[in-house]
Amino acid sequence: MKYSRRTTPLKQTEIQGHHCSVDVRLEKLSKVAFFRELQQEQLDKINEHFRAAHIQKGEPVYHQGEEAKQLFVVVHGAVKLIHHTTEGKDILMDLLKPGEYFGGLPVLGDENYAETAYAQMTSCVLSIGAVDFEQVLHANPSVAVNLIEITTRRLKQARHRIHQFTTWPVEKRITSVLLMMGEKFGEDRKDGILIQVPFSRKDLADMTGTSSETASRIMRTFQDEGLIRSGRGWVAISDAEKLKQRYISDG
Amino acid sequence: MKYSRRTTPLKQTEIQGHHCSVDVRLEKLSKVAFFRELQQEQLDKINEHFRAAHIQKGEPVYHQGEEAKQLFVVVHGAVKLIHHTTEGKDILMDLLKPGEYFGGLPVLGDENYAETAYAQMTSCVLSIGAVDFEQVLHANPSVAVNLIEITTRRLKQARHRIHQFTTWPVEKRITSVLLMMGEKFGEDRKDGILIQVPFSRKDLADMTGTSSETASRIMRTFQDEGLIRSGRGWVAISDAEKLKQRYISDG
DNA sequence: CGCGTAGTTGACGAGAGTCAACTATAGTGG
DNA sequence: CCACTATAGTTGACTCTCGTCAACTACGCG
Repeated sequence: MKYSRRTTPLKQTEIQGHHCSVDVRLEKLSKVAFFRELQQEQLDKINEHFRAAHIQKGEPVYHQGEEAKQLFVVVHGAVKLIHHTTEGKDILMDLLKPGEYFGGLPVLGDENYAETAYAQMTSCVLSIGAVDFEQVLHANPSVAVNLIEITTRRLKQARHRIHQFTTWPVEKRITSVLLMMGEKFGEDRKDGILIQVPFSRKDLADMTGTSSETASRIMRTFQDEGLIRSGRGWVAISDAEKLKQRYISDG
Repeated sequence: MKYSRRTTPLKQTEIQGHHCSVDVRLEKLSKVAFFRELQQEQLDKINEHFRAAHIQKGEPVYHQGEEAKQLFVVVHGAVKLIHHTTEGKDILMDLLKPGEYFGGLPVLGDENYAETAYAQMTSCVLSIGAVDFEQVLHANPSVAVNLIEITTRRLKQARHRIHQFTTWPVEKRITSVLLMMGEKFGEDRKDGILIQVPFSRKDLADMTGTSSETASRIMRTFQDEGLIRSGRGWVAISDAEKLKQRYISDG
């Protein structure tokens, strides 16, 4: 309500060429978890294998079911992984920020992409093909070990989600996702934490396995309690502490 | 009903020492997916790092939350991974057969065991510690790549399960699990496929995220339709085709 | 300032969880 | 080999969360 005369508080996505400049590329590559132990020299070499691409907001990077031929790294923006189901329901498997990888390759056990990747906002991504990546893998053994660790972590996260889906009511799942989004995309403001990424009711519903109506209802009660603020496509957490309390005490 | 005068049709679990004999150990190790490309000589060496242990039916191998110190391989029997929740509900994350691995190590991104492992039947498992495993990893680079592949596959499976939990009704989830169990533990009989592993209503419920009562109700309708037979702790699929039909057409 | 889309709200019903009582099974010991 | 008992499985009744359909409101971009 307070924002009725304002437009979205999110940073505008003004992407220019410089977002994929060599400097930015290298910086982001060095932040990719599975390249972390590498020397600058090796990173420079690896960088040469990658190609940059801009993706407009809402556009797909690849489609579910297509032959898995590339591994991607988010450089700027945000990418969401959507699992489309035959029943017409979408599931948001992950929302990635700069430095995270996605996509798939046969070496990594992916024959086909398991989901469709969309640019959640206009983004810049790097990609590498199978042959090049295998070369990188062989040249840098530590990368393989890091990959195992990351994948195991994601597996754990997925199993944790299974736990949530089978034992928690929708309200608690939404609270959990809000707090997680605050951690990952949150920007501290004087009046709370603004989630710095486009984030609609439908996104929230697809992350928690509910309908956008139910998500809307629950978000409204949270707003009425002063826990969050929200507008079209954005959410801010006003009182993370109270939200967490509620989340824990709920049982 | 037909079995009212019989005991369980499952093979009795008569474990003797020979189930963990060197021969059997080597054979199972060679079947572990991440050792598949290794030579006999290397396997022999790896074998020396493993220790064998017998676990009685229902006993735990390790507990959820404990420091992850070992990687295990099922040699004989079956092991189930149970995620205990604070709400008192259990989730059966996986049911493993000989040749599959479980447990965790810091190298693999596990600080603590994420679940408790129970012997679903009296079993024999091999274990290896952190130091030894890292040695094996360094001596055999292909193992790391295989591990990535296996973990990615498990991640995919977990995400597929998330999909099922959020979009499928219980009946369809149960059908899916029955067919999967038939594939994995099924033994062909003249009158159908017997699932050769102890398998209670509670297990089924914990796999599909429902209550044992609901699982029981659905299993009863399946029995009434002649799709399955079942008794205390065992299930046989009489008509896999019809079951699959039902599963697909259900929407 | 107006339109398209995101978000809201209400009403209703179906799926599935829970509680509780009951029955059947299969291993145990007489 | 049969009775005994603990435990697995079944069934009914009730409740409640949440999904669905539908109408409505209001942002915020152009």
